[in-house]
Amino acid sequence: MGTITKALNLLNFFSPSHPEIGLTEFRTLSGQDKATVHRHLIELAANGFLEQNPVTKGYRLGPAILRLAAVRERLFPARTLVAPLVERLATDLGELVHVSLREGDHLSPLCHHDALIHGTRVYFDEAELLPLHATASGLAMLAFGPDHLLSDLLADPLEASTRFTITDPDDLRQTVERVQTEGVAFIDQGFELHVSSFGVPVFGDLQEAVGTMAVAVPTARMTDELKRKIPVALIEAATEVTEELGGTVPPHLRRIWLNAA
Amino acid sequence: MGTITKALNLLNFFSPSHPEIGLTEFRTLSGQDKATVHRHLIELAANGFLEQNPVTKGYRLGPAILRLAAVRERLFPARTLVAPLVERLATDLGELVHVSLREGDHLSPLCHHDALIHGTRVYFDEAELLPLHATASGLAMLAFGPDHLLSDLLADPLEASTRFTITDPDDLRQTVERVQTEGVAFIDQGFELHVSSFGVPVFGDLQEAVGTMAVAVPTARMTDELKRKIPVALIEAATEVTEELGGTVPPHLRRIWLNAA
DNA sequence: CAAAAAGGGTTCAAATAATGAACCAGAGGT
DNA sequence: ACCTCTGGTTCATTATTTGAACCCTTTTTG
Repeated sequence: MGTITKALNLLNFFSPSHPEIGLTEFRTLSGQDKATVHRHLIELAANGFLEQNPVTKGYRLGPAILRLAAVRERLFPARTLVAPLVERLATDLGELVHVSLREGDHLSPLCHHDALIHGTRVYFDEAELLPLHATASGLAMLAFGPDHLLSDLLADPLEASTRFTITDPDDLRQTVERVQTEGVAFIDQGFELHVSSFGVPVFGDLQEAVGTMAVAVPTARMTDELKRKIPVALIEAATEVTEELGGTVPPHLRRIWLNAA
Repeated sequence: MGTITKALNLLNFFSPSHPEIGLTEFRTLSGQDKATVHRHLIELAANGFLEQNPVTKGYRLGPAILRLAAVRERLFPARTLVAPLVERLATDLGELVHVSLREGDHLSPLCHHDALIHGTRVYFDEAELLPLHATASGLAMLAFGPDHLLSDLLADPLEASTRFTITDPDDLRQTVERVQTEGVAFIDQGFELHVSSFGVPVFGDLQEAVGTMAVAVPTARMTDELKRKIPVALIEAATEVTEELGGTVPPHLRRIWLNAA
């Protein structure tokens, strides 16, 4: 692992529930030497990616990130374009919907919306990276994204998030194949207990899935009716998202989706 | 300069007008060896800070930046809080208003708004870092920010953006002192030709300016009336911004500002 | 249409920059 | 007064970064 990766990984320890982190805590989180971590923090701060609270000496994410995010959004206004579609689907279904983009061998949430009409609801953290083998989104990405994802993933043992997570390589391979023929991924409590979800791919400029759209429902609330309604609505919405992103759904998947509707 | 800084600097070459950059172009922009740049790009991409266009082989900003920006915004929703105030002031004055945060020895735009009611208008690029000695915002930051900024800045020769940029160290020192006593910075065409601007500091948790608020006007349109109106309105708005950010205006500056109004 | 240029990407010895055990300093706490 | 927990620094050792030269493919051009 190179120096750059080590430093950038430090940024990933931040989350809404953990917005400020001190030197010692970084050391334990990252498992690296204090001096190393400190120098990395200093350098990240010098570049505006972090800033230090002068009182507590803790570090928090800095303004450079906002500046770059503005550039990215202007170039490729994914969030702005996609948010309304996510909101509409969430409202129609009354459930949590999210769109995520692939970031290496994980999925990175782009935006989400929860209709908030039910008492129980799914907790969703936009700061958390989603694993490919444990989520419906991930399966959709494995099925329709770059081919190397699956083989790369199987190079190391699969980590279990819950006792329902697929950890057997052959099992995963078969599941991905089924998603490829069915066009929609479904997982029951693979990532979080008591949460079931459906996922489908969304496509960019060409042929390859760049992200996913998914619906997550508390398992207790999942009915046969929802199991019929969600895939249909999801396919329709994902097609729109793909169009908004200037992409095209590959013909063979389009045919599968037409049959499903 | 450490490896991390070199890599992160690569990200700064992106701008709305320059959203995708190839390996060779990065090499000339950064002045570093091609192999070095390439390895840095690969590593940034592996962490989601960049992504590669598979067709053109060019690199663009990646989804990790959006994810982190979401965390930062949730922790410290500066943009969300400040945007309405910027918009109101811009509408009231009919001119371009922006709020920027300090990022090392530069200012990083947080948000801006242009009333767009005039034919001529100031071009403002949220992706561009603002120098401290050439902009009204920068002078406000030098005057009310951390003390070391000015001395650090004077360690190297001052770069001229236009023929009006202050480049003489003594001149700069005097100008900063004047800003400290007057409470408002004014610069005529110091950064862009035909643009004049006023700038004031905004404060965070303690005593020290964390950012600035500024109004930029095409020099041709600058009247005596505007020169009276803008500082008053700016002071009022910046006070509100400071409050929104949970900060306080230092007492001595508050007194200066009261006299000005 | 062949040749050359230009862009992306890779290699490996040489050198520079990252590393980490030990150390310093201040703030609470007992 | 002592311990301890925090952030921060030092410097010899080590390992990672570096860059000239190279390869391959695409595009330009005489």
